[in-house]
Amino acid sequence: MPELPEVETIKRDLAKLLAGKKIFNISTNTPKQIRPSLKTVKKNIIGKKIKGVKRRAKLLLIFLEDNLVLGVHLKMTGQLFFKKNTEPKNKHQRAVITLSEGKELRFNDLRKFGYLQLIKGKKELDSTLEKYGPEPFLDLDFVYFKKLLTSTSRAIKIVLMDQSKISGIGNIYANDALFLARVNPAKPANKITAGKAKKLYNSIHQVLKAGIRFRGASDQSYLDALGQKGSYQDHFLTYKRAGEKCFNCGAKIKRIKLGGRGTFYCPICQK
DNA sequence: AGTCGCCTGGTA
DNA sequence: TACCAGGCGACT
Repeated sequence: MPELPEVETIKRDLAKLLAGKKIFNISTNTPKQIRPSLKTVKKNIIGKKIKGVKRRAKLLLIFLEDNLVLGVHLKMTGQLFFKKNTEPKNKHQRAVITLSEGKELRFNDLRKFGYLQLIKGKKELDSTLEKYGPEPFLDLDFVYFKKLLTSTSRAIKIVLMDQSKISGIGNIYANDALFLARVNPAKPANKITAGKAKKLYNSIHQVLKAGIRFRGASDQSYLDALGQKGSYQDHFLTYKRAGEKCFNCGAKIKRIKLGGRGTFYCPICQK
């Protein structure tokens, strides 16, 4: 599911909901999704208090006492729900962390691509996060962005979605940012002019901000920590709009494949 | 740089 | 029946 705006929405909610809660237990029916193992995670986190919640790229980071961090990656269909232990469980529930005050943190994941990962200590945290490129709202500056584009002939959309180059952009927001900037998704990154690069840089921030404002895109399985839908799906510019009219020129939005992913763009506006 | 695998389910 | 799906790591 989730790209930067969706994970950010969950993070902001969980930061409030989880602060100060104590972990009583963790259980799973899909041990493959618990790293390094259920046994190790259990041994380390039971009895620990939750200190805070952060996000790096599309990875959620739940900070515990004793320099422990529980990383959660939702991949395509993961959900993280904060619920009362009396509420009915989801059909695709994969793991549960029971908390103080009769609360639970529930990890649902239809396709089982996501995972929970125990990270011990600062060194391990650093090595876990070192693969990620700059954050759009923190340290992604235009000088870096411009240089990144001139450094490769890969299709610009592939570059935008490369987490080692820029963090947090996935398929939905890549498509929409490219539309806003009027850049063709298949265009080699190093063929993009400085002016267009600036436009694209601004568009990335614009679509991610919109995503956060609408609390994410609930197109398929994404729901926030309380099980509520976001509404960015009502504001898609190109994503999933193949055959529909371009909001700028009225031409038909086209769908192609790029890097194996569905790619949507206006063939008239995006050159 | 491009393709495949991981999984399950919805839809044409 | 075939193809599609907010991701990403391991392969060529």
